[in-house]
Amino acid sequence: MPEGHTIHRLAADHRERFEGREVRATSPQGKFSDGAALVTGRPLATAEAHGKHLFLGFAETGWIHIHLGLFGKVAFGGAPPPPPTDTVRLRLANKAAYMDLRGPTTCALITDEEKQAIHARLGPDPLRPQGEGNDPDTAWRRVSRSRTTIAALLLDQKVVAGVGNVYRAEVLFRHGIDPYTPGKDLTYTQWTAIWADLVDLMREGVRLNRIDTVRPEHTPEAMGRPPRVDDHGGEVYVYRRARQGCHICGGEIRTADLAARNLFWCPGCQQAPR
DNA sequence: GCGGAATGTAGAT
DNA sequence: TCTACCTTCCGCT
Repeated sequence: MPEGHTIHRLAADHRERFEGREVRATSPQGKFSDGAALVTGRPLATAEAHGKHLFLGFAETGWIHIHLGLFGKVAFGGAPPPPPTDTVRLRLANKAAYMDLRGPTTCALITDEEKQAIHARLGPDPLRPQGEGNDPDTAWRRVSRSRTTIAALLLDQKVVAGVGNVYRAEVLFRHGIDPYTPGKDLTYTQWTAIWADLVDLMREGVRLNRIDTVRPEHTPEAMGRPPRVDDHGGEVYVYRRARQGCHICGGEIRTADLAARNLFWCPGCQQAPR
């Protein structure tokens, strides 16, 4: 489930298990053998996230830059670790815990300068400390000048870092905004409300390690419907609910391709600006 | 066992 | 706009 909340959660999970303690690093799958050899035996200095990028810091050695892409997964476990399967790109282990990384788009050792370059090309992240350019106004400068649809802008990591296909669909539903609205037609009030909502939703996502977007008054219990959890693990309004009824208006949820991703929305609840 | 799809991105065209 | 890439899981034969 790799949207930004997952990566920030992973950074915290790495700090908790490995920070300040020496790790053994291996690459059973083989594509990161050289990098693993350089960090093994060193302590993890820190771990941080920006959007969907994870950075594991090792003093003197640099950073392991990890991007899970669409398929990547991280699994943690206690000692002793089981024999790794041959798809494990990176295993970190100490006396108490281990971590297995599979299927990432990126797992590479980078320098501090290379890390700075990645930060520079990413937009503000609702999960990073606010201020110093990490704020809704930085994103608004791009959004408010763009003829691109708000649905595409929300997935553009240069505009906002960390939002993925689920948060995009859900935040637009929660604000009643038609996904095809051009960025320049949004009001500043709408944008700051979207940002504030992303901060809340994604923080809750880090805490629970899943995406829940349904307000208390709209849960199945509150609406007198049978309880239900969506198959990606959380409770949502529109994501992957095409051709099902909208929780609020009962109309059909629609789906379409937008910038090669699946878009979901409720035409009844989400209106274009007048 | 095979084919398709999946919460993503970079690079070529 | 397209294609390639990384892995797992589910539904269909």
